[in-house]
Amino acid sequence: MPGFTEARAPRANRLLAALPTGEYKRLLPDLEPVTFSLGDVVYESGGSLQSVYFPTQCVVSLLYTMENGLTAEMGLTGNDGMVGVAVFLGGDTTRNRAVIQIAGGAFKMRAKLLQEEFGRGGPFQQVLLRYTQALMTQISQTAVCNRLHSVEQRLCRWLLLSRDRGESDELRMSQEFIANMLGGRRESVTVAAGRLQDAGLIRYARGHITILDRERLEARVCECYQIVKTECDRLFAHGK
Amino acid sequence: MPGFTEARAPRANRLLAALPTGEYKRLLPDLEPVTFSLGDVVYESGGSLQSVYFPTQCVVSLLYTMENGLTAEMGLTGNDGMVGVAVFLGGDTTRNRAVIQIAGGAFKMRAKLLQEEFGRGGPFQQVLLRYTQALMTQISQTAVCNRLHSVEQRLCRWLLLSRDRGESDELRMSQEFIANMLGGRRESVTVAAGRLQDAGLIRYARGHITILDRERLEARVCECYQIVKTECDRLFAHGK
DNA sequence: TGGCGTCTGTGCGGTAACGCACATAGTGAT
DNA sequence: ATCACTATGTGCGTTACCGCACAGACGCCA
Repeated sequence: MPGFTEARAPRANRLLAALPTGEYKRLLPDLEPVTFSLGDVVYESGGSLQSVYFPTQCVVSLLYTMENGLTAEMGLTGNDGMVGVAVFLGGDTTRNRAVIQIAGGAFKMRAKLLQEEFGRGGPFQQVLLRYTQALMTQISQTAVCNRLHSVEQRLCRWLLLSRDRGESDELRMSQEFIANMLGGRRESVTVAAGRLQDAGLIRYARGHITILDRERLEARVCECYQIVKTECDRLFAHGK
Repeated sequence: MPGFTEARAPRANRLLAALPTGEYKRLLPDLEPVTFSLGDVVYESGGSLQSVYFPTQCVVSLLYTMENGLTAEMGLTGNDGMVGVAVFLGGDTTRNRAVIQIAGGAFKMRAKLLQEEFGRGGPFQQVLLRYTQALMTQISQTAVCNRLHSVEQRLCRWLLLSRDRGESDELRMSQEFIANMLGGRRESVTVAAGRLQDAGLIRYARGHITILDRERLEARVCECYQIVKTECDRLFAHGK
């Protein structure tokens, strides 16, 4: 438990932060700090989950790869969640991949231990279950959004979600990468991003995107963003 | 516990069927048989959940309604699941509506009781958690499918999923209704269904759809169908 | 300084799905 | 039999997005 810097302390993760001090202290020895780089694969589709992760700085994309290689994202986790819910849901594995979208730190916990802790049924279990519902809400909204909204709207949503989780106005990722997340073409992203840039909402260059005007971005996004956000807030607030 | 007919017995629900006899017997007095009609709303978006339901014959759609009135389905539950996971996840409510898609029976349980039972941490909890993961898989796949596959493919998927859950080759629903589920236009469904009918895979007339050739339907569907199906089977098999 | 790889801009033809409008056909009530 | 209603069929112009092709632009390394 020696000198974590502020941002690297386990408590920077909202799930861990929501725990009573007693519970937290019990978990602490089992939390191992790790650092992820952009593009790291946290786990593969179908791979057995040995550990779960509580991000403090990094942001993780949950995505699916089709047989023909096309990909689409279904959810996003940052310091507001954890990676590996399948461990306590009992499935041991899932059909999706988890990929680092923004580099940074996280805390690792052995799957076995998490299962034991979950089995105690206390506040930790409650927090994990609440997060599960938040994640489901996010995935559901992605499903609907994918069907009913334009590339530009989805791009706005995605930028805002990433910004919230990364807690930085600057994102490091190419348009190609974003296209894979949105399940569209790179060129479509180029055009949509171009419009946002022309309007002065963002600026980008060779893999660097800066959000210049968050408010007007929110004005242009579809309702899906707010729904996910307020639902997450609700589920967290409730837990306290 | 008096004379339920075969199909109407609680055990016709796979979740309840997966329980050891002791557990099952304890729950039995709290299971109240109910019957739903086509179009019944099991719960509204944001409404507080007083009860959960274990379908035995009926099929329930989980869907979302946008501000502009457009709708899209994210998941489907029949005798392989339950309606109201938010109760044990701790959110008390969700952002989606649950609507009866195929009329029939179900067993109702008070939310409070379910929470208590879940809190015991036994096999019932395990079954519910496993189902939660199955549902998440389904919703995830819907998200991806919505983005990457055509109306016709999605229609095939939806027909097969409904058929599996309703356990009947005849479905009672208009093309308008299906369009709302798929998040598309009625006319698009008309055209796609017309092609399937011409090919001899289905037959339909004024709200009645009959699946004539299940095999060739499976040949035409996107991979999403099999993925959801095998993942559900895996999660159930594991539980035994 | 030059070259190479990655990232971005743009245009063009094709297709899937949309929105709308209207025609047709069963169905059930009177 | 008639009428009203709901379900289905179909066509047409428009839009969003795709697939492809290629051109520039920047960044890094030799």
